[in-house]
Amino acid sequence: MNKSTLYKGCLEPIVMRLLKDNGRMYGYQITQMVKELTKGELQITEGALYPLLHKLEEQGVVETEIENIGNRNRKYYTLTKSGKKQTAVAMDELKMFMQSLNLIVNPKMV
Amino acid sequence: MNKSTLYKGCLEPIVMRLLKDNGRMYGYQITQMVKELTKGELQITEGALYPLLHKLEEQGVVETEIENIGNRNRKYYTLTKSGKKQTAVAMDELKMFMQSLNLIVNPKMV
DNA sequence: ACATATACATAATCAAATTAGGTATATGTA
DNA sequence: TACATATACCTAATTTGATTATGTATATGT
Repeated sequence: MNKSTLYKGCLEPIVMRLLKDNGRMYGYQITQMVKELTKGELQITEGALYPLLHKLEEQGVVETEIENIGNRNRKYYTLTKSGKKQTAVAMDELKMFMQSLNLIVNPKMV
Repeated sequence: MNKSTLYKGCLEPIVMRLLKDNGRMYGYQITQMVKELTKGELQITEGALYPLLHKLEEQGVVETEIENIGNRNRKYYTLTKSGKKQTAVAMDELKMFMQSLNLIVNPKMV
């Protein structure tokens, strides 16, 4: 079993959380920030991230603007108003999940 | 997004953890204990659990014995020696993953 | 008598990843 | 100059790990 299989289903709330904290981010930046924050422990693959971002855009969770920086394009993602509300819900769910995991893995501590 | 999609990939270490703590368990008991421990938050489905247990048996992580209790069969699962080692590794990985999630969701607390 | 709980199982389907490939520019270095 | 690495986007095929639905059968509570 490799490390990365664990986060299946968590990538979406992770991305939403980062967008909430940082306001405006582009894809590559998200991959780097996750790597940094987790000291290299979590590495999100581009094959997972980009399709997810596109889905979130389709669903109206995020909106995008493309910016040209040094002759290269960056696609910036921002949470929409509705996306912010959905993020709050997703965060509650993620935290509940993390608490549940804790109850199982560390049954002594309450 | 529903709650349960979050634990994709975590079910295996969860089951291994429970077997480590409780020594000998049968499938139905595992579903009930997860429900109890998490106050109903995490409910593992039988469609996920039984195939997983069969896979773990095939891989030599667990071994089984069937017991007849009140005219009904229970299939008890126990970690093998090798399974215990693998569980220790899986626990380390799960804990790292949980810490990583925490670093993202609660970036202020270290 | 009927619903609910216990106890196992599998098949079809869906969702969310991985893996592997592609394009293109910028930068550091041998 | 050539080459590796970093930046920055993307998609297609495949795999994995769930859900949903269904089936079998016994026990227990109302």
